Amino acid sequence: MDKKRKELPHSWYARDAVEIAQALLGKTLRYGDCEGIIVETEAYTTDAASHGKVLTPRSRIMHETYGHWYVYFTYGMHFCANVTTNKDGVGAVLIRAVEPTKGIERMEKRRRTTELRNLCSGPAKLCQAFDITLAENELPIGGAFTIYDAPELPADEIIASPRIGIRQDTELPWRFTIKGNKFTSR
DNA sequence: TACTGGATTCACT
DNA sequence: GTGAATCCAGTAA
Repeated sequence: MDKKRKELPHSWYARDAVEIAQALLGKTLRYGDCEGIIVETEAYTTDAASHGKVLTPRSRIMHETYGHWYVYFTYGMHFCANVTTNKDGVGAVLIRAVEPTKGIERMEKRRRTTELRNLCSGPAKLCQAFDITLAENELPIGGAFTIYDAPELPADEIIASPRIGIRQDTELPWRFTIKGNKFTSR
């Protein structure tokens, strides 16, 4: 275990979701014994696709916090993990895919596959692999469920693309991936 | 109270 | 490429 690595401070998440979504690429996600490098993110603010568009009990955390986990249940069977952002505003970044680095055996059991590329290459897949559930919703980022700092990636290593198939009435959220990485979704 | 649709995944064709 | 699985949050009435 590298004792020099540092958790991202709470204040780090106070910025805009789009900024955070890019900056999270290459950082290390840890939950319990499992770790992985974040390779794909998606920024949500007040756009049409975002839960943050309307203030509801569920989306309250997007409005009132930054540097917290926002975990929600969707499609009747899947969980998705977000970090809340924006000190003065609404924002969250969905962690869509990670490259597994530790706890791979556990992930393989939970995902029922040994195909490394298929363990965490999607928002619901990584929640299943890491065993992230609603129990983690609204927890502050840190401790056993945290993100470790890493050098910022150069801009030419990042691919930015608008989400596909979204309603076109308001600003688009943005998806960010690491160029050439094999562990992203799709 | 009832209904609708969804930030997905996977099996099947 | 297509559709089923599955159930909760949000909304309408």
